Amino acid sequence: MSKEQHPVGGSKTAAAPGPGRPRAFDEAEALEKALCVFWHKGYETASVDDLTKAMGLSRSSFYGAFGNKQDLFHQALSHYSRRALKTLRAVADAGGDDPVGAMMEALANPQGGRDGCMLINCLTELAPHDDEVAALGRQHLESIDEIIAKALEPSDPGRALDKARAYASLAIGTLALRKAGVPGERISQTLKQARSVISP
Amino acid sequence: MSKEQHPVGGSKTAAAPGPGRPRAFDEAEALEKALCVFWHKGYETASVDDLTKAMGLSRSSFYGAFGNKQDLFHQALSHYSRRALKTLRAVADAGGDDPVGAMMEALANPQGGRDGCMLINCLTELAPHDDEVAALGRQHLESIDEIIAKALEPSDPGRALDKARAYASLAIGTLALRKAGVPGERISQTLKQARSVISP
DNA sequence: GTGTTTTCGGACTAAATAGTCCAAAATTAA
DNA sequence: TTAATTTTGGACTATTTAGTCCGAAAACAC
Repeated sequence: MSKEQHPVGGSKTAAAPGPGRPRAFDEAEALEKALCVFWHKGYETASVDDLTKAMGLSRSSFYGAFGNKQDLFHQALSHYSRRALKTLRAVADAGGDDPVGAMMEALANPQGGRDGCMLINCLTELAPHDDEVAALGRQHLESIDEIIAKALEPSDPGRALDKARAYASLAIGTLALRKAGVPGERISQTLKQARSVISP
Repeated sequence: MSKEQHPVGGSKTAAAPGPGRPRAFDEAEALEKALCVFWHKGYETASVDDLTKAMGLSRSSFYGAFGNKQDLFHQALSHYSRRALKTLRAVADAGGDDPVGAMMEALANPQGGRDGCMLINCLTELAPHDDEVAALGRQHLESIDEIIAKALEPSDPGRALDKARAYASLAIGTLALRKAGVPGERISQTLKQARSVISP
């Protein structure tokens, strides 16, 4: 009488083998595929059919492993946030003489191409009606500020956080341009101009 | 044999009386109600039932007057854009000694409260899959830049547009904070800090 | 092997969705 | 009044939606 255990979210690493038939799919891979669908289509527009097809799962496996569409989405978004912040830190470390510029470029031109930043997309679509998404969004944005501030501290310890917030909002604001179809090249240019105009 | 004429979008002012029963509702008012629903719920989540209920129309009147859900949406969004730009110009004119600050404040704290700026919302939700929305978005964002640039020209004619773009992106970027539930007061504060840090 | 546990495929359900259709009522022009 | 034209209410349809259920197959422990 053991019902509805969908251990993907529960166990940090691969669960103990245990008895019974093992999963025929890689949960992390499936989550990644779902992430792509949500990223590209948004939450509402992504149907369970879209998701299962992209993930290569039957509905049974889907619901058995991830609970339901909303649970899966929260897992995917949380995963996205962690990975995006990790990437941002890596960009800062590899940014050479201008880590802040490199980070702004990374924020303004995310991997998703025309799809922009998944977290900002989902914040816009869902946050006013989904407290969990709103909370994750606040946390994510705050983390971005802190990562940028850390890079600014050596040169301007007093106002590092305020500056970081300004740079972050500036970069995130340009995501609207990307959504509107302005080519990435022109966005980078705009960003550089903005920065040169900002710290003269 | 005259079919499917839904003249709301066609005629600038009230249509000529003509023969037949006149509309029992005010088209502009109905559009305004629809606008509120789209603003609050987004395009996909707003059902035709939601819309007709808010507009006080039967389905016949709805489809007869506005074509279909997508047409209505485009009309509403276009109306929103015109009105928002008009408001922004008014804010600039009434901005006293700091029109740019007043405009940024208006952009960052739009009328929709927690719902943010409808145009940015819809750009985020739809632009990658709806060219008309993308085009309207580009146009709107460009107009914002120009309005701000006009206010900057007297003091810095050379780089007015570049500065304007930076300020606009900065203000628009803070909309993400609003979506995430950060209170408007703190956003205004952040915006002021950012500005002071930007032009020292 | 045997028994137990779990996954899997896919048919199924109930609800919501956008959009259509038609008869009845309302209005105007003559 | 009469004829023409339009709006209106609401029933209706076809499709899509998220989620459930069950028998069969697969893999483990022993």
